[in-house]
Amino acid sequence: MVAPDLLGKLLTVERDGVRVSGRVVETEAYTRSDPASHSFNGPTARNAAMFGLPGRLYVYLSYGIHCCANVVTGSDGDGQAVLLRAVVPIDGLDVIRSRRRGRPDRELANGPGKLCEALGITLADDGISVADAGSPIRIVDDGTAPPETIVGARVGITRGVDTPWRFAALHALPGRVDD
DNA sequence: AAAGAGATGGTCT
DNA sequence: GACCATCTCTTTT
Repeated sequence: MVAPDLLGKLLTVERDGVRVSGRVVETEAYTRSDPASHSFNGPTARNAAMFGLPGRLYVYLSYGIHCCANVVTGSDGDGQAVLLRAVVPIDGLDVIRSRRRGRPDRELANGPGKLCEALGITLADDGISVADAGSPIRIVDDGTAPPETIVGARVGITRGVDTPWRFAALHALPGRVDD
């Protein structure tokens, strides 16, 4: 599983009988040999999940305020993951709107922090599987065709800026993916 | 439409 | 003590 493969998949969160979901339209790849990656300096308490089994979630606190969610894509010990940067809401739009009150629909989940708030992903979800059928958070292939994809530079980093590992669904552009 | 700045806290040096 | 894989609000063109 690599970063572009996640585009078009459904990210579902089901808790307390409430189901919300969104289609993944933007991702970024991070690897061990990449100076922009949390795994670049080796395993720590924070990034432990990133060095764990593939198909699990690595969730961290960004700028002291927001959660950002990654899907671990490397083998056990690799330190490789894909940041989920944006989704288009599919299920539970009413719940998502109430969590993101006051924002227009296009800004409900068009960023890594917004995505987590919209879908209810928190630090408590660090390390859980998105592949197991019993998991509250899942990445589902619902048969939707993979979107046409554009590739570009990653966002919000100061090192590794020349590595074009940002992937976005063409149909989600323009201006709906970024801020 | 674009640019700037503050919020806010864990992690690592 | 510096540095962020961000977001939102305010100010300026």
